[in-house]
Amino acid sequence: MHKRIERKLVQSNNRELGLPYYEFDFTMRRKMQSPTSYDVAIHAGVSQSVVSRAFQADSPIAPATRAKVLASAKALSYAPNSIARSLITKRSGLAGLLLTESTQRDAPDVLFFLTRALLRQGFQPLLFPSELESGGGQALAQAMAFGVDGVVSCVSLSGDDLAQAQLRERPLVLFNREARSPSACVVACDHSSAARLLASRLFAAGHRRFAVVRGPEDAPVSALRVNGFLQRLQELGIESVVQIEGDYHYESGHAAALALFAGAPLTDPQLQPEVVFCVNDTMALGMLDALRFALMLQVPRDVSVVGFDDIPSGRRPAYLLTTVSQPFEAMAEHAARILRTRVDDPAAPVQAELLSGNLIERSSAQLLGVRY
Amino acid sequence: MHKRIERKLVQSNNRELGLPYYEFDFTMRRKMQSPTSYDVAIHAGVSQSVVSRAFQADSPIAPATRAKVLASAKALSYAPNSIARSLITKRSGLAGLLLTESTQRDAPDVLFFLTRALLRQGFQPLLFPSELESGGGQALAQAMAFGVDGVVSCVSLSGDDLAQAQLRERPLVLFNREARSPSACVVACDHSSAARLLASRLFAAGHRRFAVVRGPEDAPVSALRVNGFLQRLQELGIESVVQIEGDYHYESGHAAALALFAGAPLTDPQLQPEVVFCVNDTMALGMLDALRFALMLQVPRDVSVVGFDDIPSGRRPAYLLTTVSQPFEAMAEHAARILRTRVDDPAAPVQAELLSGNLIERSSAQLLGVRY
DNA sequence: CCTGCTATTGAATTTGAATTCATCGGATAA
DNA sequence: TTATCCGATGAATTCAAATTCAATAGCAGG
Repeated sequence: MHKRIERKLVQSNNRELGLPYYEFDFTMRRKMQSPTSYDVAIHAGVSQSVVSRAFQADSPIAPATRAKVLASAKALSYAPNSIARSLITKRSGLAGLLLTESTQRDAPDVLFFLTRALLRQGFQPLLFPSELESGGGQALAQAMAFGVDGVVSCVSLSGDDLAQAQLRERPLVLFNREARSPSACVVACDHSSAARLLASRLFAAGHRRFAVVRGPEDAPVSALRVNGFLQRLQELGIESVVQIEGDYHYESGHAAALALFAGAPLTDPQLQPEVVFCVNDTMALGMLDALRFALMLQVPRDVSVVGFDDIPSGRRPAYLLTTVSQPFEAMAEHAARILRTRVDDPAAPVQAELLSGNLIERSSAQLLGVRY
Repeated sequence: MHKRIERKLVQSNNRELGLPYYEFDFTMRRKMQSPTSYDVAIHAGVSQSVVSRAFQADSPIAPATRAKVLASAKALSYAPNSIARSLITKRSGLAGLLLTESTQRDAPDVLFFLTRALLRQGFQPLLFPSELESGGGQALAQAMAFGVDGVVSCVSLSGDDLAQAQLRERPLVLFNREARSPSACVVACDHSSAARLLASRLFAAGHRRFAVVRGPEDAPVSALRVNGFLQRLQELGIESVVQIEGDYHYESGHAAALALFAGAPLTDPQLQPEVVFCVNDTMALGMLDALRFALMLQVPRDVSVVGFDDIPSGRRPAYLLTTVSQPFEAMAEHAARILRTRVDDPAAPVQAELLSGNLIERSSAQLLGVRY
């Protein structure tokens, strides 16, 4: 700081002598680093504190002084260094966004809407993709080290991880993930209810023989969807439903079709399922292609197919997949809003929001009484 | 710092008295904020500098001391505050990633591969989506304020913007964008050459009557592709090519089909184009659907269709679109590597890399002599 | 046993902006 | 004319970690 002050004196002299105010500055600072608030202060002939105040909304400063400072700032193309700022304010303006590869790959909209929503709430999104679905804890710790103000996680987190975040007083919102702690905020699609509704509508449309293409055994989202679906069918008196395990990918939907309708597809139509519920659209598309091009069946005449997610390709004339859309845009807005609320007031109550999915009837299956 | 030292003394007393070392600490710091290097220093019985050194790869510290410090750090679940660190080291570990909505929407893979590549190079990706294609300058300024070590931009930037970045000595790599300054690093797909190759192959396959569905007039990427394509055709003796302007979306491909083959599709086949080159796949899919389902034409018997981009839906059996794939993964790896190189050595030479696209022949059009 | 060297260590300083607190000047009231 | 008060200002301090530099310890050689 001594050097600073010395320089300031030299500056003042230059000024009185009619020399350019900051010539000295540029020669001393090697090859022009970003200007600091001191540089602006010297240029404007005020103290560093005043420069700081000029950039704060409500601080005691004379309007004329502020104008002068802002003019100098513009002249030097100065912008406050947000790193230094956040060191003392404890606010970085950063929001950590925990992602898995699968989120990014299968639902790019999630990232799109989340980044936009965070931005609108004044957060700059900092990405923490984790390779494994399980690596969330480490990503969370990293996010903390980067001083994020809060976190939105599309990755499952253990109770311990959540506790860590709470310990550091960093709000965290889980996006479409199970809350493993009562203190966690959650925004999710109500997979289970949507799947129940889907089951009801298919039943109402007259279908009685169902098949399900599940996700991997340990995938919680798949479980929610499948269980909601099966539970409702059971309530409606349907006990036995064929289940096939898939891996969420197109190929496994294709394979599931072959497995379901293998051998002699038309020998005993009474034993064939009338409807196949694939827990995600990607598998449903594989299913559709296999049914049509490999098994030469007509959809929905011979079989109906429903999916879940409403991915763009399913909307194309080639597929016209009946499905359920998750309200990602609304979910993202909610998540960002909750995060903002809790960052501004850490004592705000914990919120959990389940947004309902929308059934979208297209031509791959008929749903009684629903039409969008 | 005085308070710190006082506390340290109290700590030492506690210690001599056999009390838990850091009980005092936890009561003084209200409700447990993140522990600092001072806390770890006290716990380990060393000075703050030693704690700092324990976390640096090559610094003078006794192995035993380092072990002791790291143990204390783990006990307190301490991690260095990267904000404070970057304030003094001038390195944040952050890479700014400038994006447009259209990048995110139309080519989610770009974001996926770029984030992964940046991460592998030790950067944490910080997102700066800009609403307009033109808003890159502001996003860049913001990125600078956040202290990013460098920037990868999928947004067009003016020469002034580039100069700003250079002024601040922040390396910048343009991703699939034109370099408007000789000092800018660029990684891009060689759209023009790929389009030329496409033209050659289609010509070689015997096609003579071509049509092109362009992007908007001012889209530079569309221009590169169209010009490469037309230029090559001209060299081959084909002068007149019907051009239709689209807007990159599915619907405009659909509309283009109707415009091209409107009226009496089969009245004078000699006047109909044999091949339609859509400058992106999304429009090509719209084109295919319109040709097949609205105009009842057979592809490729009646018309051939080629696209550009190799989006996933085009790979599906329903489309099997012949197209050109951009090597996004490789491009992303190059971009991240260049950024790392220049961050580590700002004097490193400016690099520009054009990676060639791959022709992918599927059944929507035949390409002579190419087969993948 | 003393000198000199090296490997560690710690006190103090640095980074850039925000904030605290004392002070100053001008305006108002007595 | 003087006492008082208020808004505006600036010097000093703060944030957390890295770094500089002086000091110390330990060890070897003479």
